[in-house]
Amino acid sequence: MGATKTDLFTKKQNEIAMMAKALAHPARIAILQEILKTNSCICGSLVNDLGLAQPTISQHLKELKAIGLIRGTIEGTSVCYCINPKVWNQYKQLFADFFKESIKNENNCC
Amino acid sequence: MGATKTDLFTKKQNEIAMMAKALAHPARIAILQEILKTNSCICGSLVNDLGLAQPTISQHLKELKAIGLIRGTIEGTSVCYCINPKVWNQYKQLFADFFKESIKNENNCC
DNA sequence: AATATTAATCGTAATATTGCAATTAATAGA
DNA sequence: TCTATTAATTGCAATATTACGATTAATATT
Repeated sequence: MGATKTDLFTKKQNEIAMMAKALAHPARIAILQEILKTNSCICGSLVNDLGLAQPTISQHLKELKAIGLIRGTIEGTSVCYCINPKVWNQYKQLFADFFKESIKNENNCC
Repeated sequence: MGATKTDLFTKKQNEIAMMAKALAHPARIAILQEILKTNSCICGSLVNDLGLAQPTISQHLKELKAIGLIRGTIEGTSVCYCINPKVWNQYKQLFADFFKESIKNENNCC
Protein backbone atom coordinates (compact mmCIF):
# COMPACT_ATOMS: atom_id res chain seq x y z
CA MET A 1 0.00 0.00 0.00
CA GLY A 2 1.53 3.34 0.98
CA ALA A 3 -1.26 5.58 -0.26
CA THR A 4 -3.07 7.80 2.20
CA LYS A 5 -6.72 6.81 2.68
CA THR A 6 -8.21 10.28 2.31
CA ASP A 7 -11.74 8.93 1.91
CA LEU A 8 -11.84 7.95 5.57
CA PHE A 9 -11.56 11.54 6.76
CA THR A 10 -13.51 14.78 6.54
CA LYS A 11 -12.82 17.41 3.93
CA LYS A 12 -11.44 19.75 6.56
CA GLN A 13 -9.16 17.12 8.05
CA ASN A 14 -7.72 16.44 4.63
CA GLU A 15 -7.34 20.16 3.99
CA ILE A 16 -5.40 20.74 7.19
CA ALA A 17 -3.18 17.77 6.46
CA MET A 18 -2.49 18.93 2.90
CA MET A 19 -1.68 22.39 4.10
CA ALA A 20 0.65 21.01 6.78
CA LYS A 21 2.32 18.82 4.19
CA ALA A 22 3.11 21.89 2.10
CA LEU A 23 4.90 23.40 5.09
CA ALA A 24 6.57 20.15 6.11
CA HIS A 25 9.97 20.97 4.66
CA PRO A 26 12.48 23.53 5.96
CA ALA A 27 13.34 24.63 2.43
CA ARG A 28 9.73 25.60 1.77
CA ILE A 29 9.55 27.42 5.10
CA ALA A 30 12.75 29.26 4.17
CA ILE A 31 11.39 30.11 0.72
CA LEU A 32 8.17 31.53 2.15
CA GLN A 33 10.04 33.52 4.78
CA GLU A 34 12.38 34.91 2.15
CA ILE A 35 9.47 36.01 -0.02
CA LEU A 36 7.82 37.61 3.00
CA LYS A 37 11.02 39.33 4.15
CA THR A 38 11.94 41.00 0.90
CA ASN A 39 8.87 43.13 0.45
CA SER A 40 9.20 42.98 -3.28
CA CYS A 41 9.10 39.66 -5.02
CA ILE A 42 12.00 37.27 -5.43
CA CYS A 43 13.35 35.48 -8.46
CA GLY A 44 16.26 33.09 -8.54
CA SER A 45 18.16 34.53 -5.61
CA LEU A 46 16.64 31.73 -3.56
CA VAL A 47 19.12 29.38 -5.15
CA ASN A 48 22.04 31.50 -3.89
CA ASP A 49 20.53 32.03 -0.46
CA LEU A 50 19.43 28.52 0.39
CA GLY A 51 22.34 26.43 -0.84
CA LEU A 52 20.19 23.94 -2.71
CA ALA A 53 20.51 23.24 -6.41
CA GLN A 54 18.34 25.10 -8.88
CA PRO A 55 16.19 22.12 -9.85
CA THR A 56 15.51 21.39 -6.18
CA ILE A 57 14.36 24.94 -5.47
CA SER A 58 12.29 24.90 -8.61
CA GLN A 59 10.54 21.77 -7.45
CA HIS A 60 9.74 23.22 -4.03
CA LEU A 61 8.37 26.35 -5.71
CA LYS A 62 6.23 24.14 -7.90
CA GLU A 63 4.72 22.47 -4.85
CA LEU A 64 3.99 25.77 -3.15
CA LYS A 65 2.41 27.01 -6.37
CA ALA A 66 0.38 23.81 -6.75
CA ILE A 67 -1.45 24.41 -3.46
CA GLY A 68 -1.85 28.09 -4.31
CA LEU A 69 0.30 29.55 -1.56
CA ILE A 70 2.46 31.46 -4.03
CA ARG A 71 2.14 32.85 -7.53
CA GLY A 72 4.83 33.27 -10.17
CA THR A 73 4.95 35.75 -13.00
CA ILE A 74 7.56 35.80 -15.74
CA GLU A 75 9.66 38.96 -15.91
CA GLY A 76 12.06 38.74 -18.77
CA THR A 77 14.38 35.81 -18.21
CA SER A 78 13.61 35.55 -14.51
CA VAL A 79 10.48 34.67 -12.56
CA CYS A 80 8.96 36.75 -9.80
CA TYR A 81 7.26 34.97 -6.92
CA CYS A 82 4.93 36.30 -4.29
CA ILE A 83 2.49 35.14 -1.65
CA ASN A 84 -1.14 34.69 -2.64
CA PRO A 85 -2.72 36.64 0.26
CA LYS A 86 -6.13 35.01 -0.18
CA VAL A 87 -4.84 31.45 0.18
CA TRP A 88 -2.34 32.46 2.85
CA ASN A 89 -5.10 33.88 5.00
CA GLN A 90 -7.26 30.81 4.44
CA TYR A 91 -4.45 28.63 5.71
CA LYS A 92 -3.79 30.94 8.61
CA GLN A 93 -7.43 30.67 9.60
CA LEU A 94 -7.55 26.88 9.28
CA PHE A 95 -4.53 26.50 11.55
CA ALA A 96 -5.85 29.01 14.04
CA ASP A 97 -9.16 27.15 14.18
CA PHE A 98 -7.41 23.85 14.69
CA PHE A 99 -5.26 25.10 17.56
CA LYS A 100 -8.05 27.15 19.10
CA GLU A 101 -9.79 23.94 20.18
CA SER A 102 -7.07 23.34 22.68
CA ILE A 103 -8.17 26.21 24.88
CA LYS A 104 -11.65 24.84 25.29
CA ASN A 105 -10.42 21.43 26.36
CA GLU A 106 -7.90 21.73 29.13
CA ASN A 107 -7.94 18.04 29.85
CA ASN A 108 -5.15 16.60 31.92
CA CYS A 109 -6.23 13.11 32.86
CA CYS A 110 -2.84 11.55 32.20
CA MET B 1 19.99 11.30 -2.10
CA GLY B 2 16.47 11.74 -0.76
CA ALA B 3 17.38 12.94 2.72
CA THR B 4 16.37 16.41 3.82
CA LYS B 5 19.35 18.75 4.27
CA THR B 6 18.40 20.11 7.67
CA ASP B 7 21.87 21.61 8.21
CA LEU B 8 21.16 24.26 5.58
CA PHE B 9 18.36 25.82 7.58
CA THR B 10 17.84 27.54 10.91
CA LYS B 11 16.71 25.71 14.02
CA LYS B 12 13.36 27.42 13.89
CA GLN B 13 12.80 26.60 10.23
CA ASN B 14 13.48 22.96 10.96
CA GLU B 15 11.19 23.08 13.99
CA ILE B 16 8.28 24.49 12.02
CA ALA B 17 8.81 21.92 9.28
CA MET B 18 8.96 19.05 11.78
CA MET B 19 5.82 20.25 13.48
CA ALA B 20 4.04 20.58 10.14
CA LYS B 21 5.17 17.09 9.20
CA ALA B 22 3.56 15.70 12.34
CA LEU B 23 0.26 17.26 11.26
CA ALA B 24 0.67 16.30 7.61
CA HIS B 25 -1.67 13.31 7.71
CA PRO B 26 -5.46 13.37 8.05
CA ALA B 27 -5.39 10.38 10.42
CA ARG B 28 -3.20 12.29 12.85
CA ILE B 29 -5.44 15.35 12.58
CA ALA B 30 -8.44 13.11 13.29
CA ILE B 31 -6.69 11.50 16.25
CA LEU B 32 -5.83 14.84 17.79
CA GLN B 33 -9.35 16.18 17.24
CA GLU B 34 -10.84 13.06 18.82
CA ILE B 35 -8.62 13.42 21.88
CA LEU B 36 -9.58 17.08 22.14
CA LYS B 37 -13.29 16.40 21.68
CA THR B 38 -13.71 13.74 24.31
CA ASN B 39 -12.63 15.76 27.29
CA SER B 40 -11.36 12.68 29.03
CA CYS B 41 -8.64 10.65 27.41
CA ILE B 42 -9.11 8.04 24.76
CA CYS B 43 -7.78 4.53 24.49
CA GLY B 44 -8.31 2.17 21.57
CA SER B 45 -11.65 3.53 20.43
CA LEU B 46 -9.68 5.40 17.78
CA VAL B 47 -9.40 2.14 15.88
CA ASN B 48 -13.19 1.81 15.74
CA ASP B 49 -13.78 5.46 14.94
CA LEU B 50 -11.22 5.99 12.22
CA GLY B 51 -11.53 2.82 10.15
CA LEU B 52 -7.80 2.15 10.03
CA ALA B 53 -6.17 -1.01 11.31
CA GLN B 54 -4.84 -1.17 14.83
CA PRO B 55 -1.15 -1.25 13.87
CA THR B 56 -1.64 1.77 11.65
CA ILE B 57 -3.27 3.81 14.42
CA SER B 58 -0.59 2.67 16.82
CA GLN B 59 2.08 3.94 14.46
CA HIS B 60 0.46 7.36 14.09
CA LEU B 61 0.16 7.60 17.88
CA LYS B 62 3.84 6.75 18.13
CA GLU B 63 4.73 9.61 15.82
CA LEU B 64 2.61 12.08 17.74
CA LYS B 65 4.19 10.87 20.97
CA ALA B 66 7.69 11.10 19.47
CA ILE B 67 7.36 14.84 18.89
CA GLY B 68 5.74 15.27 22.30
CA LEU B 69 2.29 16.38 21.18
CA ILE B 70 0.57 13.62 23.13
CA ARG B 71 1.27 11.46 26.15
CA GLY B 72 0.15 7.91 26.84
CA THR B 73 -0.36 6.25 30.20
CA ILE B 74 -1.22 2.60 30.70
CA GLU B 75 -4.53 1.94 32.41
CA GLY B 76 -5.02 -1.75 32.87
CA THR B 77 -5.07 -3.37 29.48
CA SER B 78 -5.78 -0.16 27.62
CA VAL B 79 -3.77 2.99 27.07
CA CYS B 80 -5.00 6.48 27.77
CA TYR B 81 -3.81 9.29 25.52
CA CYS B 82 -4.01 13.00 26.05
CA ILE B 83 -2.58 16.22 24.70
CA ASN B 84 0.60 17.57 26.22
CA PRO B 85 -0.56 21.18 26.77
CA LYS B 86 2.96 22.55 27.04
CA VAL B 87 4.08 21.24 23.65
CA TRP B 88 0.69 21.95 22.09
CA ASN B 89 0.96 25.62 23.08
CA GLN B 90 4.55 25.82 21.86
CA TYR B 91 3.44 24.58 18.46
CA LYS B 92 0.46 26.90 18.45
CA GLN B 93 2.80 29.80 19.11
CA LEU B 94 5.29 28.78 16.42
CA PHE B 95 2.55 28.59 13.81
CA ALA B 96 1.02 31.86 14.93
CA ASP B 97 4.42 33.55 14.67
CA PHE B 98 4.99 32.15 11.22
CA PHE B 99 1.66 33.32 9.87
CA LYS B 100 1.80 36.64 11.70
CA GLU B 101 4.58 37.78 9.36
CA SER B 102 2.12 37.96 6.52
CA ILE B 103 0.34 40.95 7.98
CA LYS B 104 3.47 43.05 8.05
CA ASN B 105 4.26 42.37 4.42
CA GLU B 106 1.28 43.04 2.25
CA ASN B 107 3.25 42.72 -0.93
CA ASN B 108 1.38 42.38 -4.16
CA CYS B 109 3.90 42.89 -6.90
CA CYS B 110 2.72 40.00 -9.04
C1' DA C 1 21.37 34.82 -35.96
C1' DA C 2 24.41 33.51 -32.10
C1' DT C 3 25.17 33.59 -27.34
C1' DA C 4 24.08 34.24 -22.46
C1' DT C 5 20.91 33.95 -18.70
C1' DT C 6 17.23 32.06 -16.13
C1' DA C 7 14.13 28.64 -14.75
C1' DA C 8 11.28 24.42 -15.79
C1' DT C 9 11.28 19.53 -16.86
C1' DC C 10 13.08 14.80 -17.21
C1' DG C 11 15.28 10.92 -15.40
C1' DT C 12 17.23 8.60 -11.71
C1' DA C 13 18.89 7.22 -7.10
C1' DA C 14 18.30 7.38 -2.21
C1' DT C 15 15.35 7.67 1.46
C1' DA C 16 10.81 8.17 3.90
C1' DT C 17 5.98 7.24 4.60
C1' DT C 18 1.75 4.57 4.68
C1' DG C 19 -0.78 0.50 5.69
C1' DC C 20 -1.57 -3.94 7.38
C1' DA C 21 -1.01 -9.10 8.56
C1' DA C 22 1.31 -11.63 11.90
C1' DT C 23 3.30 -11.70 16.07
C1' DT C 24 4.56 -10.32 20.62
C1' DA C 25 3.95 -8.15 25.30
C1' DA C 26 1.37 -7.17 29.15
C1' DT C 27 -2.43 -6.87 32.17
C1' DA C 28 -7.32 -8.49 33.73
C1' DG C 29 -10.31 -11.87 35.03
C1' DA C 30 -11.89 -16.83 35.48
C1' DT D 1 -2.47 -20.96 35.70
C1' DC D 2 -5.13 -20.26 31.58
C1' DT D 3 -7.63 -17.31 28.65
C1' DA D 4 -9.28 -12.88 26.93
C1' DT D 5 -8.32 -8.21 25.86
C1' DT D 6 -5.58 -4.43 24.43
C1' DA D 7 -1.84 -2.26 22.30
C1' DA D 8 3.07 -2.27 20.65
C1' DT D 9 6.42 -4.28 17.51
C1' DT D 10 8.10 -6.62 13.40
C1' DG D 11 8.33 -7.35 8.63
C1' DC D 12 6.98 -6.40 4.19
C1' DA D 13 4.95 -4.18 -0.04
C1' DA D 14 3.38 -0.03 -2.27
C1' DT D 15 3.87 4.60 -2.84
C1' DA D 16 5.80 9.35 -1.97
C1' DT D 17 9.45 12.59 -1.19
C1' DT D 18 13.97 14.66 -1.70
C1' DA D 19 17.82 15.94 -4.38
C1' DC D 20 20.41 16.77 -8.35
C1' DG D 21 22.73 16.16 -13.10
C1' DA D 22 21.42 16.73 -17.72
C1' DT D 23 18.56 18.72 -20.72
C1' DT D 24 15.14 21.77 -22.54
C1' DA D 25 12.53 26.19 -23.13
C1' DA D 26 12.27 30.92 -23.38
C1' DT D 27 13.67 35.53 -23.24
C1' DA D 28 17.62 39.11 -23.39
C1' DT D 29 21.68 40.76 -25.31
C1' DT D 30 25.21 41.17 -28.62
